[in-house]
Amino acid sequence: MPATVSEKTIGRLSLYRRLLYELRNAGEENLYSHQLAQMAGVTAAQVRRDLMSIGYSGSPTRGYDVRELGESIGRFLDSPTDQGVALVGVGNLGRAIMAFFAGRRPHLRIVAAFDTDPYKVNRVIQGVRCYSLEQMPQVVESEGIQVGILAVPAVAAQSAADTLVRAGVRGLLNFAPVPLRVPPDVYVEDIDMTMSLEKVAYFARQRASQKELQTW
Amino acid sequence: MPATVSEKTIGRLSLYRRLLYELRNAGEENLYSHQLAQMAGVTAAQVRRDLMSIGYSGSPTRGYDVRELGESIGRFLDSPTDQGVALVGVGNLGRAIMAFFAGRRPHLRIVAAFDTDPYKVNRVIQGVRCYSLEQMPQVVESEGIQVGILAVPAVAAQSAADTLVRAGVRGLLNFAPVPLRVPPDVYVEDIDMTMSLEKVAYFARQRASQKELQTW
DNA sequence: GTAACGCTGTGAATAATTTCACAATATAAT
DNA sequence: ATTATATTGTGAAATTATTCACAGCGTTAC
Ligand SMILES: NC(=O)c1ccc[n+]([C@@H]2O[C@H](COP(=O)([O-])OP(=O)(O)OC[C@H]3O[C@@H](n4cnc5c(N)ncnc54)[C@H](O)[C@@H]3O)[C@@H](O)[C@H]2O)c1
Ligand SMILES: NC(=O)c1ccc[n+]([C@@H]2O[C@H](COP(=O)([O-])OP(=O)(O)OC[C@H]3O[C@@H](n4cnc5c(N)ncnc54)[C@H](O)[C@@H]3O)[C@@H](O)[C@H]2O)c1
Repeated sequence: MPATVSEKTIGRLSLYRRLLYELRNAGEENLYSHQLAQMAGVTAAQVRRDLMSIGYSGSPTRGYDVRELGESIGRFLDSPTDQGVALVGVGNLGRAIMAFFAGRRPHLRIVAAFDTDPYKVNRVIQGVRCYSLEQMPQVVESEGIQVGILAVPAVAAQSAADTLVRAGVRGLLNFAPVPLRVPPDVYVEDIDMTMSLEKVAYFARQRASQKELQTW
Repeated sequence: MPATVSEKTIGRLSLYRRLLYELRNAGEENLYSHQLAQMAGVTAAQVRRDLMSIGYSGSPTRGYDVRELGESIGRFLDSPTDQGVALVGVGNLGRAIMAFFAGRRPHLRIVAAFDTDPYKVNRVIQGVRCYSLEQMPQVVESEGIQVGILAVPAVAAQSAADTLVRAGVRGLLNFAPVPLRVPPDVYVEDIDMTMSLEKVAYFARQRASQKELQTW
């Protein structure tokens, strides 16, 4: 069991858990590494290597117990206490995110939203109270929030990140197309849709031209 | 100049270009690899290594020409002809995406939307016409669409992907939390927000506990 | 002219990640 | 009980990605 687990492995464990949860709902009780691998779009060796991190063993003949493996990943990934999340920026994307995460994982839910727009402040959206920026330090402190989601315009992203970090947040999910400068003890994950779409466009074009060459 | 360029390099090139574009608007004319690196959050060696892919050389004393480098990346990344994109699923997320990409990059813009909801079909949203699913093959064909964005509910994602692929799409940007099964000549990029948020929560927790150990 | 400077481009070294390949083994069949 | 079987867990190898480190060079200063 390695001391530190790579970012990529953590991401895949999250995916495995979701797949296992679906399998459990479908009534499945056992599965083999190659089955989970096929569902996750990775190799069986990759699945087994990832599972080494969490200290759960399968059986050579039955494979893994769907329920036990899912719970084992949960014990590894999740906080023993609930983790509250703050959302900053209740615009088009922010509202979609609130709708998406509403009632999804009780362990990791949005407990406060922040916006500068006075029209949104003090309203309750998707069951979440929207606060003004000034209230951020107190709310983050009192709710014990460690995780922030940034869905503000690009120009506001750095300052919103600074405020969150000063208030004690240690992880940021950033949707603004701006690389954030944060202290080394803060983890940042960027979701850069422009970059993702440009990647898809590039490789789509490449695949399309490969096709042409094949028909030669 | 390598024959094939890695996915990661393509992603970073897209990021570099955006930063260069902003620099140009700010009136900057030249910059060094370490400056671009600092802005992108990578090392200078990484920047120089990435730039080897595109066949543009800087000067040892002036560094890179901001405008020329940006254009050079553009020639490498972009299609010589415009690439149209299809959006499937005009819900909360789909509408946010339409608003976000509207008028952003003329080279790579959403030219058609698709939804099953009869209330949305035949409406124009953010300047984009919404079609029914039945019209997808014809529209994809006639618009020459190679790239699709999936923002439909999880249960509908695979079948929407199948329809797009059958119609000729070669790249998919998938927001549904479901791994897609596609032929090998189709490129898929997944944006899995649940996974991303769980990663952030995991590492935020880890950083927070490191902090505690430090104050020991 | 030429010397000094600090950067680029890149081969080589290192680090990270994935895959291979196989001994160990839990179960079912007989 | 024994055997046959197919899978697990994991060292070792292979592959991929990043960083190091420095020769070579364009520019400036004198
Ligand atoms: N909409 C998308 O699909 C999409 C996709 C990719 C990236 N993004 C990025 O996500 C961010 C938000 O996008 P959006 O489409 O929701 O924009 P939006 O303009 O609809 O919403 C932005 C919200 O942030 C609020 N805001 C502005 N300044 C603020 C501040 N300093 N502190 C707190 N709140 C503030 C505004 O009042 C507004 O409610 C942008 O950075 C955008 O580039 C959006
Ligand atoms: N909202 C978010 O921020 C968010 C975040 C992460 C992932 N997602 C994922 O993105 C997808 C869309 O999310 P959403 O919040 O916009 O959902 P939504 O329910 O608001 O919108 C879904 C849209 O898809 C349409 N649709 C349903 N079946 C369809 C089909 N077969 N073909 C075409 N259109 C169809 C519906 O009419 C609706 O307009 C979901 O898979 C969701 O899990 C959303």
